[in-house]
Amino acid sequence: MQSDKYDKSKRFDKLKESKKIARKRPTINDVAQLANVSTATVSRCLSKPELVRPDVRTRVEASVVELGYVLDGAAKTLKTHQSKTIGVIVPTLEIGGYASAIQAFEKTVAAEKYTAILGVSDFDADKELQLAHNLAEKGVDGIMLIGMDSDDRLISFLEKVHIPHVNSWHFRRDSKYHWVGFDNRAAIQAITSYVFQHGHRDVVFFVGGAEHANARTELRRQGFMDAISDYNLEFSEGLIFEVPYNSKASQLEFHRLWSLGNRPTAVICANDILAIGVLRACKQIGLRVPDDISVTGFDGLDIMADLWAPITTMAVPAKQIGEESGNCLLNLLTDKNPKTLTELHCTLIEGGSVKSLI
Amino acid sequence: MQSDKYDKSKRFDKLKESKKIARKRPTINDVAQLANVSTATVSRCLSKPELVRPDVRTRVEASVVELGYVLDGAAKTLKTHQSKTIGVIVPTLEIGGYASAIQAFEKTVAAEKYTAILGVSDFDADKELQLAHNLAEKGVDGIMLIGMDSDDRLISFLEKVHIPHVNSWHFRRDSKYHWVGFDNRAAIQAITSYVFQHGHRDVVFFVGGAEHANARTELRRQGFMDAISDYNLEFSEGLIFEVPYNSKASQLEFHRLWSLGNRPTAVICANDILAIGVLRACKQIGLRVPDDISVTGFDGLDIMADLWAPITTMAVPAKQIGEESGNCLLNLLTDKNPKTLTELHCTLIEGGSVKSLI
DNA sequence: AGTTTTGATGTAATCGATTACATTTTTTAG
DNA sequence: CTAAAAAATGTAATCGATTACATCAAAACT
Repeated sequence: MQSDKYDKSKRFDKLKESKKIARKRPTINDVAQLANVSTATVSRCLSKPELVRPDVRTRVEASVVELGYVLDGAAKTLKTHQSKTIGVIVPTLEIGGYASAIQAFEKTVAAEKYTAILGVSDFDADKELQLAHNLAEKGVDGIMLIGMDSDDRLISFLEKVHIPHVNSWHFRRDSKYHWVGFDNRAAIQAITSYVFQHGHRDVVFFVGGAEHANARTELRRQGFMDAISDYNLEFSEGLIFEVPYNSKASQLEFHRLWSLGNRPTAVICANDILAIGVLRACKQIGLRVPDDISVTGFDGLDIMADLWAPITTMAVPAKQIGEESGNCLLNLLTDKNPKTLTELHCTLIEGGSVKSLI
Repeated sequence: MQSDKYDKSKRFDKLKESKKIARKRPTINDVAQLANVSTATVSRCLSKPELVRPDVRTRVEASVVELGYVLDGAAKTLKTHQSKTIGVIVPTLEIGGYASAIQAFEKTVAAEKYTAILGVSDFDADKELQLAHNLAEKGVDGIMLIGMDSDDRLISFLEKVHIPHVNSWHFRRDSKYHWVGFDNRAAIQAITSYVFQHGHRDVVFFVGGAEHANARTELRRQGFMDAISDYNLEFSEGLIFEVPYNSKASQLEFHRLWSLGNRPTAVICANDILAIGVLRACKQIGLRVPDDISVTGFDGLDIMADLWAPITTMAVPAKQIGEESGNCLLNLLTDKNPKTLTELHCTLIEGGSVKSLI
């Protein structure tokens, strides 16, 4: 094996030199030397202090402080194959619910000394895949996926590299993977039924997605149709309006619809942002809510109660999702076997924006 | 140096064994073997592909795909002392502006292949310090601090371990560190003056903080006082109400104030959340806005225009802060010398919630 | 053809921790 | 007081990349 064709002497000289010159952060060796113990003892002081004699421990700790020693996580990770790090992939932080979920997630895993690494996918499946690859290189111990029904490529990649993951926000019943969330379809069905119960029959459905349609959008459409068929009403594609996820877009869409003579008695929106846009259009047109038209949202933003017409909406358990996803992943990481499906529930918040026609 | 007191043979046996058993991810060695090149060549293919002959490169790339090789970032970081990772410390994600700033920041640094590591400090200086220590261990190349006027301990820690950082949101003029943000004091002064210009003289100031007062809160108080003295009005501590950062708290506070017979003509709020709470209280009391009382917010939430009384507010350049902080840090990391202070500006958004008394 | 230059590839030390096992020290038991 | 057991500490291989330098190959000059 050993080959003699290289002359190593020169390199050594150079290396020694640079060692003298470069100002580096102190290493475990420096601490060991100062405290007059071996590196093993220092390492133990840091990770399993109960294994080292109190007086030695004190000496080591003093050296750590004196040198301002900070452990090199890269070296530790390399040796232990554990980074104490969890990746979070989210479509956007601009959706308040996602931000809340992440915050709750971070808090949950931080309690077990895990750090969150953030990736924003912008609803782009390719970017999402790339983020996952990046996170894998960073050595994350697990990954949390929020609010997207992820690409199969992504899931199979995670399987291949053995990174445990949790899907969150909504869920799929028929999956072998771990999900934490609510039943999107049922929740939309519920709020739609609520509108029907109030006697509305001429309703339209605004759903975000146009640009980045995904399974979630699809589930929402289905929830709407479920309610329609529950009430034996007639469904037509024309009742569904796909709108980009922002209030301006839904505002314009409602104007367009209204100007074409489409005059529903109620507008059901698949999220609060769209509802806000509709509300703006109503104000401009001069429609009173709910007297002239009923409007519902979905997400449960606090703010919905403070609009010029308080809007009935469905509160999504964002914080819970974050916590439960965190717990689920923590269990996965300690080989406990968490439930495959953690179902959480939405709550209808009546704002009074649905007029009773009966 | 070499000591003979250890018998190494047993250990080797054990190690070889475990190697056979353990299912590991493929390493650069495996790729090298399969492609029939040295590890050096594989490494070059991955980081400087132009240095390797196309045919070899193709062979290596094929091996990478075949084995499903994922580079071990920990090993790379250990050797290169670069993690391509940036820490972000934020008090909370529940404040929409912070989330926007982080998102913009992430996008900016991601373009240069940096990944963001998130830490939520909950307005707690100790937790913040601990987060910084954690991030240092993780080996972040830089740190972005949002929305807090950070502890001196934090800053000196970062100096000691040589981690470049950017402070953001508001700024301090007299600092040798890097700041990206707006002039908090001046912005509050501006919106307060706006209210005075409309003839109001009997105003109160709601400022968030009570629980976690910091320099930022202090600057806002000062901005308010600046405007007062500009208009030669008389200042009293009783004009300032410190309220926890949530709408419920400010709602209650306004009720309390009103019931005590304090009847200002305008309420200036240091953030939109507080303004929303005040608005709720007004509605409950039966006060019309702005006819009976004027209210202003601060932050520029889109939603302020859709409340039952559209609120005048000051838009904060959150996205810009994220982008510019990102650029600043990127420059810092490449030894370019960015400006110490990047001043951004707020924009007054007139919602009509300030009645003209003249 | 021989020499120099340029380009591509290989060798193996190195980064800074952890940890199995060896060794030494201390405690406990007899 | 000694032997055995338990506790504390030390040694040095190891994790998986990178990269300085050496070497070899091919192209560009004389």
